[in-house]
Amino acid sequence: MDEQARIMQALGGVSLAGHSIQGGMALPPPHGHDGIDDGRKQDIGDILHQIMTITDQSLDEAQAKKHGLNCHRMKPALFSVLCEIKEKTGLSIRGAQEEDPPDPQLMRLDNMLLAEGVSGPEKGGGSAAAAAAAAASGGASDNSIEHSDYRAKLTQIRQIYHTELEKYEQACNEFTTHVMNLLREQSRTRPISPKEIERMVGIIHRKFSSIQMQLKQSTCEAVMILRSRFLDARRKRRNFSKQATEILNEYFYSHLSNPYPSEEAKEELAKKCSITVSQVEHRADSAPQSVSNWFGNKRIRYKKNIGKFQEEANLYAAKTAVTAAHAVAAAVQNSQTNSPTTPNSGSSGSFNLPNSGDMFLSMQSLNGDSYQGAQVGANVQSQVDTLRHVISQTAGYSEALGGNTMYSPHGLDANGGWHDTTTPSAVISPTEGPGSVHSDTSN
DNA sequence: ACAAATGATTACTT
DNA sequence: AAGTAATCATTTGT
Repeated sequence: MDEQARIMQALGGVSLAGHSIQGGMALPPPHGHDGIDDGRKQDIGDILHQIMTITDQSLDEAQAKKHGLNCHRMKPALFSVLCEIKEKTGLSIRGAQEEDPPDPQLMRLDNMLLAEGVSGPEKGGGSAAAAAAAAASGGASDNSIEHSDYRAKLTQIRQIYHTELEKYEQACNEFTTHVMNLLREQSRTRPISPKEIERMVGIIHRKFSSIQMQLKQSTCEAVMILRSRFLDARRKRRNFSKQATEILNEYFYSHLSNPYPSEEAKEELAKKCSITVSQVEHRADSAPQSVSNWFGNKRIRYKKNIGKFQEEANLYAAKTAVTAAHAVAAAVQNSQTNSPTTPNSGSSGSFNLPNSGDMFLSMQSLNGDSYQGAQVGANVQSQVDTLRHVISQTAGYSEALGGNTMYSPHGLDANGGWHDTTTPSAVISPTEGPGSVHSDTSN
């Protein structure tokens, strides 16, 4: 703590410069009055001399002399003279002071420390806090490992900050009382107004708060560094769990004609995924964001190389085919009830795609049954996608329905469902053909 | 160790 | 503002 020592010294200097007995306000030469006899003059001169040299002497000596002076018969007179002089000069001293501009820099630092939870209320201790955090985040063990690492470091910083701050506070108080004692002591020899003491205390506090500011600043820096590093760490991606990708893929392939989940749908998907998974990040909005990323990536990658995703598409189509079939069947049987079986059945269906009508027709013809009600149709739309896909694999149906045209489930693009793949069917159709048919779709 | 897969980010477009 | 396309950085599978 060199700094501290330095400041102390500086303060000492201030106090001496401003108030010491040998300062500028020492008694003016007592020429003014001629009526005073020489003996007295001599006396006063002697006293002054003693006062002047008091600081040059050892403490004991000084103490003795001070005592002597205090008991001197001239003391009250001298004191009153000092008071008088002081009163005259007092105004000029008082002029340049008492402004308290709330340092914007300091305020900024304070705000930040508060925001980062460094200077705020202590939230439990170390591991307990981490445990609480883990529990609060719903058992998301994955990310709270990193998170608790961050928190641990933050607590460390906070601890250091607080201990240092306390140290400074203590030192400040100690020094203040010391100075005040000194002043009180001196007030027996010279007049010291309460205002002055106040001012002195103010000066001391200001000096110390500037030290505190340094502390705050470096703490802020540390937090910032920690923060940036944490952010970097957060950049590390963690793969979604199997379940999550299942859910997302299911949605994707059952909405192949329009794989653009609405915000609500995204949130729902995010919820579904993030519940099972602990993947979601800590930011509240990151889960839907991740879903958006996923769909963005999926779309582009699917489009880019549909061939690679065939198998997957088949898989998921087959997977949902059963439920879809059931749903359709249900829908057919009681045309009024809409089945909320599928995840997509969010409120905002909004498939106004021009091609969906076509699909409808094919579905109807396929099923052989007829059902009315656009309502049902809307709800079943997703299954239509799925079924269509399934159908496309069944050679018989495929042909029956017009084969190639139907075959590109991706052929939705032809209608502009979602962007056009350049020569979609040309590449895909002949490649695999109905050769590999997943027999799951037997019905 | 390598390449493929994959989630996130960025720049640009609409 | 949301999407696409390219790219980055990491994870995963071999």
